[in-house]
Formats: sequence, structure tokens, C-alpha cells
Amino acid sequence: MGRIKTTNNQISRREIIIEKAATLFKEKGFKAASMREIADVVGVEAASLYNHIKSKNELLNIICFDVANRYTHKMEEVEASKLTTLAKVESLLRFHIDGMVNHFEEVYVSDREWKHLDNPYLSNMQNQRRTYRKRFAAIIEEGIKKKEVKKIDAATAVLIMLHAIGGIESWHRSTRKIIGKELEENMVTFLIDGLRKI
Amino acid sequence: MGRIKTTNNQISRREIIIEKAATLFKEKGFKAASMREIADVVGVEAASLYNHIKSKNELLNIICFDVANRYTHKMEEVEASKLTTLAKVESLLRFHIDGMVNHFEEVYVSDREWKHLDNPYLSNMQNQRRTYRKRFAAIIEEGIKKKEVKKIDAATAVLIMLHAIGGIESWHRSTRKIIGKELEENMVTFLIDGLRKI
DNA sequence: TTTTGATACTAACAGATGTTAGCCTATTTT
DNA sequence: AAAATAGGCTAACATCTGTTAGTATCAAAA
Repeated sequence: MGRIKTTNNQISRREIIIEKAATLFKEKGFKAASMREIADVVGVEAASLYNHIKSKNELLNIICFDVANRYTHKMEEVEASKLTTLAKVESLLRFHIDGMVNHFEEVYVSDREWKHLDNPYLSNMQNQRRTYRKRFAAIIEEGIKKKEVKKIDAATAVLIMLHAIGGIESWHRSTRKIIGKELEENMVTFLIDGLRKI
Repeated sequence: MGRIKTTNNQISRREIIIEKAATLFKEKGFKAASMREIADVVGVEAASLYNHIKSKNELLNIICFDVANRYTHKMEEVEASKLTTLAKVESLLRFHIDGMVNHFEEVYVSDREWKHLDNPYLSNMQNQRRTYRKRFAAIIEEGIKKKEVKKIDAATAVLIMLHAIGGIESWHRSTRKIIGKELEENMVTFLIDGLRKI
């Protein structure tokens, strides 16, 4: 077998492997996807993967922390901004939706498979996730204080919003594709203003 | 080792195994949970499980279709009722939330691990899920027609609501437990009326 | 052209996995 | 008390798993 075809692009062999792994992890789950399957998709023998990565778990680490770091970065940006609470929430929502639409595999895997990280990455990830939700909830609580947001349990609200966005998964599988932008508007409207006609 | 302790209850050995399996499938995922681990928790050797069940996959089948059948049954009940659209939606929401709170393991597993079913159960489940979402969306669309519900993409709304409820998972892990009823009110309020203060 | 470094291959490992076969023992039925 | 059944046990299987060692080969640098 020849080498992994390094397309003209600036994308390294390593990155190709990570991409293919993400796709497979998404489709079958981390545990069910084997190194031999990943290798197959890449077009190489399983052992050859180890010239580029250290272990199967490293693949998961890379995927998960790539996403988590983007989240943290965005949160810092939003916190530093001078938007109203609802605008902050909306900005975060749009960010998450965009992530789900445009980096689907990565985000999906990070969200559903992080439990299979091994320590110290596992507890690190648990912390990052907990912290992120707390910061999100703090924004909402401030909105409640300012009477911009209705009196609701902030933690529950965060939970609802984050998981609702996870639903885009099904949108990806759907044939009846409304376009991404339209989906985004629908979700934001719903989550900010609910279902009832005012 | 002695036999599986059959507590005074009317609960069979088989049902104990299924329960313990559900817990393990929830904690580690279907693929990562081994028959030997399930056996350990039950207090028996792995081989002994096969006196009660046919295979590991049968365990998943039982769990998944138990939940799916409850869903279908509830949907029929709601469709047959003469409630308003919003009341129908609320009834379904409360049903799902209750399921998540009181049959957590089963519902969680059914929702996240059904992909590991094998045919013909897999395609059967895919159909049931698709159908359920369509029927849910039809209810919302009728509400839109009757101007009871705001003009929104019905499929997206269903997606949001169903996944939002999946978020109760985190509530289960949380220490800061608001009680189930309170959680339910929060979720229903949010999903029906959104975040914005009116 | 030779050297060198990256990257592929084959072979093999040790351990885990789901499952079966065959046996033994406790409980229930007769 | 005897017989039948349910349900436990040990041992073993074939297969799959992630990973390593050692070797060959290709592309670029010298």
C-alpha cells in the first residue's frame, strides 16, 4: 500500500486520521470503533496509525479538548462583552448551533463520548464542563436580577438549551433539510420566546 | 456462590439482571459494559446469566423496546384526547420528564444506545423513533394552523423538546437537587413560554 | 548518488470479549 | 423419599482488541 495521500492542502496525515476517527466515533461510538476500522477508512494498516498518534485514547483527547477549548474561549469573549443578557444568551446559542452545523462530528463526539477519556483528562473535562455550565448559568441569573429574563431555575435553563442544541444531530440525518441558517433562527426563536403565540 | 437472591418481591431473577444491566449500560455505554461486569454486579458468574437471557443484545432489546412501547402507547392516548394543542404538548412533555426522573436508567439507555441494536430490531427502532417524532410534529402543526402555537418549524420544535428533556441526565448527577416536581415545572414553563420575560 | 528520516508493512503479543458445553447442587414437585 | 427442574459453577472456545517490534520502502536532503 502507498502512503496516505497528502492532498495539496496544508492538512497533515495526522489531521486526516483525526478527522476519520471523529467520523467513526460519531457513527459507532468510541468503544465500538476499532483502530483497524479507522485504519481501513484511512487506507492503511492499523499499526501504521501509531506512526502518527500515540494511542486510540489520544485521538479522543484531541477531539474533545479541541472542542472544549473553543467553548471556553467563546465564553470568555461573551463575558467580556457589554451585551444585554438575552443578547449574550443568543450569542452563545448561535455559537453552539454553528458548531453543531459546521463541526458536527467533532462536537458530537466530544459531547457524547467524553466519558471514555482516561485520567487525568477525564476529570479535567468534567471540570471544564461543570465550569462552563456554571458560567452560563451565572449569565442567566444576572438577567433574572435585571428582570430581563423570567424567574426560572438558571441551571435547568442552561441544561435545556445545551441539550436542545444536541438535537441538531437528528437534523443532520434528516432528508428534509431546511438550511442551517433557517434552523438557527428557529432554535433561537424557540429557546428565547417559547412555543406559545404571544 | 448461592443463587441470585430473589427478594420477597415479585421481581424475577431475569428482571434483576435487566435492571443491573440497564444501570451499567447507562454508566459505561453498551459496548463498554461487559457480561462479566454485569455478572459481578448481580453476584454471579458470567456464564450463569445465560440461564436467564439469550444474549447481551437481548438485554438491550428488552430495555429499548420497553421504553419505545411506552412512548407509542402514550402518543396514542394523547392523540385520542380532546385537549388543546398546547395541553397535548404539555402532557407529552410531562410524560417524558416523568420518564426521565422515574425510569432514568432505562430511558437514558434506550435513547443513547439504541444504535447498537442489531437487525431486525435496529430498523424497527429507527422506524418507531421516526414515526413518533412525526406524530409529535403533526400535533404542533395542527396548533400552528389553529393559531395556538407560533409559526415555527414543527420538526425543529420536536427535536428541541425531546433533546432538552435528555438534559435531565445532568440533573441526576447534580448534587444541588431541586426536586423532580420543581424541575418539571421549570422545564414546562421554559419550553412553552421561553426565556424572555413577557 | 548516497544518506537519512518518515512512514508503510507483516507478525505477533497479551488480554478482553461473548458465548457454549458439561457438570453439580439446591429447590420444588410428585 | 425420589425425581425433576432450575440455576449455579468451571473450563474452554474463537474472535476481536489495542499495541509493539522489527523490517522494508519511498521522498527529500546531502
